[in-house]
Amino acid sequence: MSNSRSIAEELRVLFETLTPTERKVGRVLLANYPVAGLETIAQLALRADVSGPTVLRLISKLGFDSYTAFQTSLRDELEIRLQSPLVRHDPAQLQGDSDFLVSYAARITQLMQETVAHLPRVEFDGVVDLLGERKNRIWLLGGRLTDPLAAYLCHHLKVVRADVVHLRGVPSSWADSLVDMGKHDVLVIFDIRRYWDGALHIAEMAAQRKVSVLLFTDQWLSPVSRVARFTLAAHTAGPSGWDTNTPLMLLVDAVIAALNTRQWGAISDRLQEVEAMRARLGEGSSRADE
Amino acid sequence: MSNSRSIAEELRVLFETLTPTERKVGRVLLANYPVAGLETIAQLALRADVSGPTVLRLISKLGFDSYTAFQTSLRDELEIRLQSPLVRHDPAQLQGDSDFLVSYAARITQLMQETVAHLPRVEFDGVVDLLGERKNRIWLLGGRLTDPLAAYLCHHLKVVRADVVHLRGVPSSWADSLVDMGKHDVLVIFDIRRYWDGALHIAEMAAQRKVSVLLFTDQWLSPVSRVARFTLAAHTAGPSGWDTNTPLMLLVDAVIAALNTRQWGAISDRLQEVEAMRARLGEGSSRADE
DNA sequence: AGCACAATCTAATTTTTATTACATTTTTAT
DNA sequence: ATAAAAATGTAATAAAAATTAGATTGTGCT
Repeated sequence: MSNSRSIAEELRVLFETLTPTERKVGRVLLANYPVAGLETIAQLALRADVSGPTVLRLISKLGFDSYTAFQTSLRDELEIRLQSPLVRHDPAQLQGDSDFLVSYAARITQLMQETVAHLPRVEFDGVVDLLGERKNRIWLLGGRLTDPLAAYLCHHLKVVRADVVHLRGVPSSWADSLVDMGKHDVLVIFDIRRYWDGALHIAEMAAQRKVSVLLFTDQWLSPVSRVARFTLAAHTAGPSGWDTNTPLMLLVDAVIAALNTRQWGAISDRLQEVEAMRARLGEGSSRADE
Repeated sequence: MSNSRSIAEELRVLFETLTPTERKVGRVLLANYPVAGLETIAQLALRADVSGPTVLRLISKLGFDSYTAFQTSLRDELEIRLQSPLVRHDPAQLQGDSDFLVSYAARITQLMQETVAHLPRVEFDGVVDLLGERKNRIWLLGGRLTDPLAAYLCHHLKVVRADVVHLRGVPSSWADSLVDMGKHDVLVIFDIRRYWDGALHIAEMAAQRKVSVLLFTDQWLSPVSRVARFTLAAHTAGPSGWDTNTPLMLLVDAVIAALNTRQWGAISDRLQEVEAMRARLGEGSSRADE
């Protein structure tokens, strides 16, 4: 396929050059775009009241070698469209916006909602369970951009529990840690595209030793998900847009909050009030941030 | 599939009763819903790294007699959804306060909106200007919990420009850097409560030397804001009294995005060089995620 | 009217896809 | 540790789909 125009646009341009029956197909396609194109040739032909070959000729005029290629293209298009209706994977659109921050926040909000809507509950609960279990030892591992998130999660976990280690530095040094791991260890991996081979290797080795692998990734799912016990996927942006890790951080934050709520159970309410009061009264205290 | 629940919901409900490999399929399906389900069994199986029959077993558990029936149902659902573009994910999905994750996300979303609503535009633009100015040198500094955010911003800035340094380790070692700073330096500080005296001292010393201090903080404003040239405040009071840094990350992300869109032309060359170098440095050893 | 040409369909063929039966592996419980 | 049960994959098979070839219909032109 030549350019970046949508198939629908392409079809509209081509429309006047089409034969009468081909137009019938075109109309059906545009009227129920893109769903109609995802049906079989026979179904589409029936809808348009034409024969299969006619459909095929139209597809071929659109520049596709096969109906399959056409459908693949449609699906790709659809995927992008469903991901971010606000911003059409076009950074320039944000630029012209009078209020960059507002539209940016709106977009992230949307991504966050998508993230939450797509996340299976058992996955989330499973992660919280595993991280909350005292008997387990926790190991954290992040990629270049996600290591800060691993560090962030590490800090918070350390508040709640013992046996939390953030793996840093060169991969080779992790081997020592790895050999000692067993079924009471939990390896938390952050891996977003482009995915990191090293993470997969380590995850595979860990999984072989019955280590529970938890994965934080993007909606395209790192290959690590194949060996992971639980996977939390965040929607991080459209394919050609600028990625954001904020939805991923939402997940991290939510896990932390869930852990806190669970662990502190009854006293959390009281703690809340105390916290709120302290904030309202203002504070003269010092020390590092928390 | 007798009832009116969406297939995605159905799948989420069923999730915990699924076998491990079936869950893999479920994850892929939910992460790329509904497009993944419109592919062939073989394609879907490949994505999820399982066999065809496993996909089929899942579909059957969902109550479909055949894969074709499943796809038809998906398409019908999609058609309805596309007709009313405003209702993107059925609201029912987002309702139900019983669900921790959903209500948590809702709270954070609100905090983000508050954050954006309260943030003066000139502050935001000022930060972007300063960070985008090539002549300036950038120094980053974070607190215990916010250092990951500093690291995150640092990574992204390095993609866009030179002269970016993340100050790590013990405060005393920063003195060397500090004495060299002048009016062409920008010191980015992350400080949320409880505020850190060290940050204030450094900020004061820097300000005296005409260094531009940029502050990322919470809505109660770190004392650093008194000497800061620009302050970006995020609303961070999370549910259950536990703070969340997600809105802060939103700001960081927004700044990065603004920088990227603003000077896209200039960046792209640099980006290519960086990419090329990274590739040359070998893919086996380096952490590749991005 | 009748020829040429385009448009379209029918039906056969090929290719792909879904489905089934069964073997193998993994897990669980004793 | 061992057997039973569950889960999963392999490979053969059946079904359905896409694609092609050629026949048929319709249209415009002299």
